[in-house]
Amino acid sequence: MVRTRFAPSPTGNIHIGGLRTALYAYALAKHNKGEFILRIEDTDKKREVEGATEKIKELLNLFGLIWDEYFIQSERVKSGIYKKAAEKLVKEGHAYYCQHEGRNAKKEGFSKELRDSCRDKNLTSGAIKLRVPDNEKVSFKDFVVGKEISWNTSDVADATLLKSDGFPTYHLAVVVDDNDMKVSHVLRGHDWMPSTPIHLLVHKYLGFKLPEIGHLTDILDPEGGKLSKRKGSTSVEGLLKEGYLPSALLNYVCLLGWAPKNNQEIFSLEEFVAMFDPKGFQKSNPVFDRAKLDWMNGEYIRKADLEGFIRMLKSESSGFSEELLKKIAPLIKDRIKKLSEFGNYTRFFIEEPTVEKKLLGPNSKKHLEAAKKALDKIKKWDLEEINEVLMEAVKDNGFKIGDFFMDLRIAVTGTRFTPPINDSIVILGKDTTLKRLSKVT
RNA sequence: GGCCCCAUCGUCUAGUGGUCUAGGACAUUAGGUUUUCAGCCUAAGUACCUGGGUUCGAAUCCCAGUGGGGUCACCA
Repeated sequence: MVRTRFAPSPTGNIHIGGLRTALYAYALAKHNKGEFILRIEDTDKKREVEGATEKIKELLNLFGLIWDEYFIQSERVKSGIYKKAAEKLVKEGHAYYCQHEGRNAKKEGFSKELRDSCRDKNLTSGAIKLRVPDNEKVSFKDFVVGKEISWNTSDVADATLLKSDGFPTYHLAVVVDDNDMKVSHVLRGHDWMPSTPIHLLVHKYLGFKLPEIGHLTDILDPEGGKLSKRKGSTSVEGLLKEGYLPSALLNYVCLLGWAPKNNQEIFSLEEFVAMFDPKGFQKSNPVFDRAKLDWMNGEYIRKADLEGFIRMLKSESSGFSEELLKKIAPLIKDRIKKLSEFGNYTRFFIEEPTVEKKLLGPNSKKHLEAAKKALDKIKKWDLEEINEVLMEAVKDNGFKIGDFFMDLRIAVTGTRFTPPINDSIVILGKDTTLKRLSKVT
């Protein structure tokens, strides 16, 4: 039985990389008809952020990454499961008590001469640290990287397993819990690679069966370096707010570090699960590319039906009546890439635009007078009539087609970027249109 | 700095010794769609990090260098 888990700590917003880890873990489980576990790793109460756990659950639900089992690590502490494991290690000589904090980092790097001074003191209280042996080889086969990775334990520092407050550190909790929850495949970020030898040793000393372990690539910022909150809005929530659709975002994230053999790019979560194959995992770090995300989001918007599109627009379109929205939606559905662009394209429908004269062309006066005259005589205000009458004006006056319509567009909307102008005028109505034209001429 | 990982167009990638004068997508550029922008259609340019091996033959295997990333807490 394939069982995977997503194990975030509730210390802030879910990151694009976190979403991807969850997605891959989910797909790995579900592709194999297995189970997906959500485990909240909240053993550091100092760093916990209020409401973060709820946010995580909300987002996973939104993306359709539904978990089969749910655990909160801190609630498991009182069962004594971690403490017992740590004490067992002490008793068997694989760990020791320690009463000071300290780092092992040195300019020259870690070496076994830097071993913790507590390790031979035989203390009986305090935190518990792993006693890493000297000059042994530890290794495992990474199922993402696809090869054996190994360390000499002389390069590995003693890590704290149980804190003096009785809470386990990640290194202990992850091993105990993965074993207890029968996790078959551990999928995590590449940043965990350096602490894997610790986990390998703890697994061995505790007599646990080692799960399959795989380390996902880090997602890189276009500027270089690991993607982080500091460098732009890469929290999932932030991206959603910017107007990316969950389906598009998830689809894009699939492709950051994984690809199918046939290079298919557009697919749903269900399709992804069906075709998922660990062989498609990438080994080198991908760069988070907004341009491609934008394109993909546009694809999903264009693919949506009109009703669905209108529903998506709900939060962007306050001030627009349902009726007006229904008329505008078809005009912008094919040209919008992010929902947040809605306002830029359509504000002029509900507000009088301020027209900057410098945007207008040199012949704008003639253009607009002619347009006004032509539109004024229309009886039946529909697209067909407007098209006909305006084209006539263009021909009769020998205007350049593009210049004429650009001036008309700017006079009526205040901007160069709008839905098709004649369609917009239909919606705007005769009175409003003429009024705006008069104001400019 | 020590340890670990990685290396195909600007970006995401296909490619697992010959079919590669290296394929697709995004982005870019040009043209078309007798009205902008977008969309759609067409076309173009752009890549196997470097140096050594192995082999009849290497983007594909090995080694070194270089470059990029990660990590070195009683945080996860």
